[in-house]
Amino acid sequence: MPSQIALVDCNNFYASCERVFNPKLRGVPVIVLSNNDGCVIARSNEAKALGIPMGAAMFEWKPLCEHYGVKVFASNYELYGDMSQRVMNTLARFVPDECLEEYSIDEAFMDLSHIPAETLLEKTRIIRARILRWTGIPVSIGIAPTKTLAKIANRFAKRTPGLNGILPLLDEKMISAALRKTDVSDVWGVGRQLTKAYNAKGIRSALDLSQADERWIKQRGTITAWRTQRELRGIPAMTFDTQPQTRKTILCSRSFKEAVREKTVIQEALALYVSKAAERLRAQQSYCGVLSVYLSTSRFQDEEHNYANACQITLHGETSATPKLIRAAQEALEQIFVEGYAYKRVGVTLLEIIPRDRFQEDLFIRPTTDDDTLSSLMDGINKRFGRNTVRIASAGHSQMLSPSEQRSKRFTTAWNDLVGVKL
DNA sequence: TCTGGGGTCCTAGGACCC
DNA sequence: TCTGGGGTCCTAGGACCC
Repeated sequence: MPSQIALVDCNNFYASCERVFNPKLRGVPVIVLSNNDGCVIARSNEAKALGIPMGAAMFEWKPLCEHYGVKVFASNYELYGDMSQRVMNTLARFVPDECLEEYSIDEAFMDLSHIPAETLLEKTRIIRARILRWTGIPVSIGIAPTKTLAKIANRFAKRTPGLNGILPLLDEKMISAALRKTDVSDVWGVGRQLTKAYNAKGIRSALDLSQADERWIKQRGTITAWRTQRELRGIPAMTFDTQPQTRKTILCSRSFKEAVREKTVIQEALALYVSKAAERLRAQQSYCGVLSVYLSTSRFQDEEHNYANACQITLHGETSATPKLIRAAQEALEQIFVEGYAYKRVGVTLLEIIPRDRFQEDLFIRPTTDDDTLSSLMDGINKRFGRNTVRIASAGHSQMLSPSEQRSKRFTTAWNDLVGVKL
């Protein structure tokens, strides 16, 4: 029996989250901005209709937004993360654990192969309605024999009004028709480079790609490209990962709102990012063995004033202790900081991550248990009393921490921001 | 003036070994 | 000293995704 993979995708997720707690936003254009309010990372349908593209630089679109009364929000990841969990928890009620893959903050794959074809549509309708009712988030569902085809089915489900957000794409005729109408650049796994190469070969639609010479695909490109082609032909070639994955790298970085020349400001920001990364590391019960810091000026600048560098440090024994990681990061920064540049960005990456339970105590390098315990204790306090109740002094008190005024409230994760109801 | 942040996977190529 | 092919391991960086 062919498999039936559903892709459940939240519509305009961040914009929809903003709407859940603010009904006035229904029917009006809403956009959500990236850090520093730099560019657009989510748009409601009304905003899309105004022609605002994904990733648009805000300064270019500000006049239009003002003219049409677009509601503009700074991103509120605490809210989005919590709403995401609610959606996933709702989905988890419908299928066994091994049939649910949380793919991203706003998408999940479900293996519905066990559901009889006759009841499939009805079942997915129930799922969709339940999510909307329990969380307020509208979703689209595409169902097909492979993940890549489910992605395509989802696109149509989302764009075609008559479908009510659901499209099963299971028989061959329908699949071909859908592939014919899909540009090759819109296929999952086909980015700009592959599009260029495919177009040069006369491959324009997803159907063209599925019918292209397999040997050519294999030999010119990567194994991933070949997998994509097989998936378009209805042959599953991607694994279904149901385990909540522990990260293999953890990265934290931000652009500065304005370029920075002083080393102390960069040190302070770096300490803050290391703290955040270390928190995530401990949350997934891991240690890391290597830390890397990078520093760069703006990419949008003439070469003469451009500088970017990174420095990697192998830690003396795996750790998850914030103070130890901050020390290593500052050491790395010393290596690459050059006086005289206007820096736009600094960041840290934790690598060589291993789970705590697989940690083998080294005979010569004793793990820094005490430091790790202290850091975990801080996590506990912060979880109970709110973020940043306690933090490392070097992480400073700079304005970089203060939430943007345009940010919505943390409706679901902060008592003070709970919505009141009049009876 | 202004243009995000956080990931994964794969490949090429160098170092090294037999 | 140099011959040549084959293998592994590691890392940097590209490509892609949301």
